[in-house]
Amino acid sequence: MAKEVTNRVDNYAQWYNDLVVKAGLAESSAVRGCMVIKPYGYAIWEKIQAALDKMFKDTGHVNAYFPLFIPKSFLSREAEHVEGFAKECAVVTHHRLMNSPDGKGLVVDPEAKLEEELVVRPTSETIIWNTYKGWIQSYRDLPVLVNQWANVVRWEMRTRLFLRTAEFLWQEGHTAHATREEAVAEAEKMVNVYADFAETFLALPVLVGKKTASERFAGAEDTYCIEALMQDGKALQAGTSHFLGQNFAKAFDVQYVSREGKQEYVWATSWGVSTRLMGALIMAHSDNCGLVLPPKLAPLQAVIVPIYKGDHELEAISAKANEMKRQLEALGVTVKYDDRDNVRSGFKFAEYELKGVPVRLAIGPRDMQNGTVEVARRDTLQKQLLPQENIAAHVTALLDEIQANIYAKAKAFRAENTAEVSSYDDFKAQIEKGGFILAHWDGTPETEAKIKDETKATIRCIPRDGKREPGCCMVTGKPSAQRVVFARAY
RNA sequence: CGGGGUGUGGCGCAGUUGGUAGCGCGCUACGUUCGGGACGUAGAGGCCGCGAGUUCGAGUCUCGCCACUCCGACCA
Repeated sequence: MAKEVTNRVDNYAQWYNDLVVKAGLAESSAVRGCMVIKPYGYAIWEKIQAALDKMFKDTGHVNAYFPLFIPKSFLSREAEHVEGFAKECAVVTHHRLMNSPDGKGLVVDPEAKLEEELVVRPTSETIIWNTYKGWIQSYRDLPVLVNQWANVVRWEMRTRLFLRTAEFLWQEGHTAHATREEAVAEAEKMVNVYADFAETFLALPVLVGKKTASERFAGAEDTYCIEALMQDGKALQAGTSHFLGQNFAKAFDVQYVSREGKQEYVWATSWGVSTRLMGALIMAHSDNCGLVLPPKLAPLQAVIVPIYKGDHELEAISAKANEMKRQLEALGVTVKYDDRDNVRSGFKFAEYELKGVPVRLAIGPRDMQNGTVEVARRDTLQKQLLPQENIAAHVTALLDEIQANIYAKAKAFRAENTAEVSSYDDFKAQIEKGGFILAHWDGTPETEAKIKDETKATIRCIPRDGKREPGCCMVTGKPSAQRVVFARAY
């Protein structure tokens, strides 16, 4: 039943977009490139937020909030940073409108021009480091471990629901440390948090690694990332963590007095994941029937559907269903009893499959007679008749099993779609099949650019866990210390 | 920003050589149904994306614009 998505979809992007809309997650808005996240989509995002937020707190971080607007001059303080973001900034130039002189609508009041334009944050390093200058004087003030949940705007030319929108929701952590070692450790710690989150909650296996210089965050010394593989064979960068060195500390003159009484520049990190994770979730697990949500992030983990004719039957079934609902809730399962009478059970089945609800329980007259309940799992679409006793315990176990199975399935898919190649010809053939390719690269941006040019493949990361196996660059034949991961990416 | 597609009740679509708008789903009411997207009967619901133009007359023809979507370039 649940065929691989790629087996039946000619145009994966179109399929993805339709699914996002049909499942009620999001839709495009009247504003170019922007997205409306609908209640069901937002409910999933809230689950993601809650899980991440707890992980941040558990690693010593606190939340704060910084302004949406950044004075233009701030952005230009760090040279690489401004170069990376200048092309995609929305800029506020005026603070007032007036009635149009020709009587038609409103125009910008030329008298209300701002002395300094304000950039709508594409990321908050600059405004935050300008603020940190006032917070940090002594080594006793360090480390600063702050996260913010916010929206940012990047004026992209081409947008896709969740994967790339002009405005998106994310969290961005910005930390300040006394030493290089501590900051590097923080950046590594947070990429590990992301990897842990992706695997545990999203059921998404990820590669952890470092970006090459050309893929690095603008202003970073090192960018760590998690990379996931989608069902169409394309890679998706699901989160990044940056070691920023002293670049921003120097740009915003953030120094502290060390234990030894010396003035030192602070060391920085920043790290973020966005609503793009929603895209990853959808593209990694969905099948022909719709979404497949990992139980840990499903706003609704189980649904009970009655099958009945007439009020008398419904009454008895409802009593039993509500009892099951209470038992499930007592075990911490989010469950809904759907006794709507304007749609039939078959319709409900299809609807909850589209929405990715992990477990469905159906009770009809036969079950009432036999003391059974039909249990259907979304990941495999298998159905099973089980006794009503102990059903709650069974469901909680099943939810765990589904979570594990979705992960295992995604991991198997990744394994099937990861290849090692040695020659550039093999690489060119392999890249057409999609998936990750492990190959040797000479470490130069020139070779990297040539490969991208000729094959549209980019180096997703230099894998952290890759074996140290020396070889020769597939393009130039120069020596290489380890294989790097290539793919076509979103 | 280039190239394609689409834009008509809430949703999905049809609409012929130009003649004053229709179908399916959904919605409302009543009835019959109910173990995988039910059926009957009766209703309600339209600035035909926006703006000009041609014409006695435009959903239909012409020009311009806009939006969404797909494919490129840019990027998370």
